Amino acid sequence: MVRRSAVTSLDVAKLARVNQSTVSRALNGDEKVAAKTRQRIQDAAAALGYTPNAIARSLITRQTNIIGIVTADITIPFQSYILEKFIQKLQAVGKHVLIFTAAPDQTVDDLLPTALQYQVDGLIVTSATLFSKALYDCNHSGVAVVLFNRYMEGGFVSSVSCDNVTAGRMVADFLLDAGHHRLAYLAGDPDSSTNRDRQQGFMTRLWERGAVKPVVVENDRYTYDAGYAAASRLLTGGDLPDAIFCSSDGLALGTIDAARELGIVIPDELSVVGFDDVPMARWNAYSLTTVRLPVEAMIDATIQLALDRSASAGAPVVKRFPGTLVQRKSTRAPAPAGLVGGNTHIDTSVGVTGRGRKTEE
Amino acid sequence: MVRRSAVTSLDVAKLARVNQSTVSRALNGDEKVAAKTRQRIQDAAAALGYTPNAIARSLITRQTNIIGIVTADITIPFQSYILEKFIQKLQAVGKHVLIFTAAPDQTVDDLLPTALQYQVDGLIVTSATLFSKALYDCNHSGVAVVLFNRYMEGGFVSSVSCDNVTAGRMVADFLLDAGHHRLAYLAGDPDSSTNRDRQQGFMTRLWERGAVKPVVVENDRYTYDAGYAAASRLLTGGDLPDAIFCSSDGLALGTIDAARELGIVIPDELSVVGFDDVPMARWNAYSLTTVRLPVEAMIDATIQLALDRSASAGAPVVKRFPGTLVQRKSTRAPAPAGLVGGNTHIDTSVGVTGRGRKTEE
DNA sequence: TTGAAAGCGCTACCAA
DNA sequence: TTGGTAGCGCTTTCAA
Repeated sequence: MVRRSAVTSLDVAKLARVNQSTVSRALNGDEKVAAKTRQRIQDAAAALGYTPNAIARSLITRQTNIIGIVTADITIPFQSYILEKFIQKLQAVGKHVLIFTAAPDQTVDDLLPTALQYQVDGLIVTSATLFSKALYDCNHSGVAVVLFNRYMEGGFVSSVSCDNVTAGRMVADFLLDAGHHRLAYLAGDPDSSTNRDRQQGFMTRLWERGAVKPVVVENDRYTYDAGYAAASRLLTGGDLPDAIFCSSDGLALGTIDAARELGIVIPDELSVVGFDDVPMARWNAYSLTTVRLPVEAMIDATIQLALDRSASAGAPVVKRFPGTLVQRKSTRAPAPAGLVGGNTHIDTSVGVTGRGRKTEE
Repeated sequence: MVRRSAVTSLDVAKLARVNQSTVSRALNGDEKVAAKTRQRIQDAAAALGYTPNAIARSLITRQTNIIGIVTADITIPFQSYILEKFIQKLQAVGKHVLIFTAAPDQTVDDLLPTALQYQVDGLIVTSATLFSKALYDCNHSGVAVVLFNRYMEGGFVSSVSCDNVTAGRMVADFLLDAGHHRLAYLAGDPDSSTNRDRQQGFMTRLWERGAVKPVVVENDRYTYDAGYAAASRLLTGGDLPDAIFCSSDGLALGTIDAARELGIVIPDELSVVGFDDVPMARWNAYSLTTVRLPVEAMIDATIQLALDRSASAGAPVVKRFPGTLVQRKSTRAPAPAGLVGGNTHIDTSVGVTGRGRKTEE
């Protein structure tokens, strides 16, 4: 049994010689409390070292000010990048974050019941394979669930994601325009909508343009280690590709290191494209060409949906944002003709100079 | 007002035709509930989609099963690395993590009151400048507070940290033994015990061995960007160092990229040493020589202290673990004589091959 | 083995 | 402007 602050609002009330309900009013900024009464109460609270009990408050207000975030492996660069932003932005609006990560043998479904027990005001899911029970439970309990960077078939759950199909097509065009012929796709989690859509867009566009069918490297994780391992296998095989499109930046960074380890020069002998534009993609050692997600906008939209309780009452909202190809030095320069479409951005900045992360949005 | 699961234990009780208290007993595995009564209750609960309210439970059990983690910038590689491990290990023992991050203009003191309001069972602080009010508040409320990777003067608060002074001395010996003469120290947050101790150990040992006093680069953050910026300044000055000891891996990675950007070859012209041994330190692009913290052991110890309520009742516990120098390719090889002390480890592994992060512990 | 009732600390309503 | 009181959903006595 945890021994806890014996100081309650009743103690404060006694010391200030008022009713307990008045203490509550005074400390919550109720206008109708006389200035000198409020002062007496505040003094008493300070004297006793009173800390309001948010748990008790939540029970009656039916609002915990807690947002649950269900995430996968935080080892994945993109996940920790995202998580940090979520926490900061949520705190800025007075919300707190209760984190749930899936252990290797767990799915989101296993975590949801616990999250719901804590009466979270909203639930943001940044990792999801296909699931359906979640929908039921959450609809049932009236919690606003929002999927981030993935979506569910049928649109039964609100989601905010990137238009991965179009982005995949963009990458295909970019690589073909740069004169690549022997392409490879390094897959991520096959159960994720992100992987599926990026792959589909990429493959479809290649097919449309009559390119040789690329090698698809199966893989089930988005980590650096997975990328390193997969690329090591691919690049020691017989027929070497001259460009690899990786379904995440983490995979791409691992791919670059594996390639260099094998003496392959990037981008002269091999172009590598990632996806997400995590901060590390910009680091000089990699200078990764990648698809940038409008992360700020996506996170803002997600938070808004999660906080808007009517979202759960009304129909689910599905939002989709476009990605942008950010061209750096891990890829061969495109053909001079300028055939590449409009949604491309050449990043000439080198490293950073000021404090904090540079925002290139 | 969030509309929430109208289903309470009372609803279940009605449907199962028992008293509400019996529902509580049955669902909490009380032995004295008749098997068939329990079954009826479980059926009713399932039929209604009942989810226990952890908030209400906490109010009476005085235990939330929530551990608060107060952290700094998760952008810092070490912080996200640590955070992930904390979450996983805490979840494994049935605890959940409520996260608090300090905004740029906030200190730990600003976050503590909120954390305490949520009646966390324990509080782990992974970011801390000097503070004292925290001590008072936490002692007062009986919450077990544990500082991770830092400590407080006077030992008034429990802490788990690394013996940074000794580690700093180790690095000094290592660099001198490798034949370096023009040394630099890249500082981190001047208010942190980590920076102070690492610097002190390093400087003291250099002085003891009669080395030239190193350049100290002032700096107040542990990020890659800060390292890049600081190193860019340092390395464009007149008198170039031939070795830099960075107070964190994040700083070291930025330093390496800045140096290479200036055409400086590592380690031939410049040795770089980091601190923490985050996963990225092992990445081929950097292959950073660094001081490894016994992270697993430190985290386990921290969790144990945080969960052990008696820790707050009794005297604070201060634990300190030794670091290990992991030698990779960002530093010139040491002199053949083998003058380096025993706590050194040469990491010859290249990249990784299996799934998941390789554990080199 | 189960029921009845108290009460965790707070907010919110209705009177005064 | 303040006091009195009900009650959020649950656990935990004490009786039966």
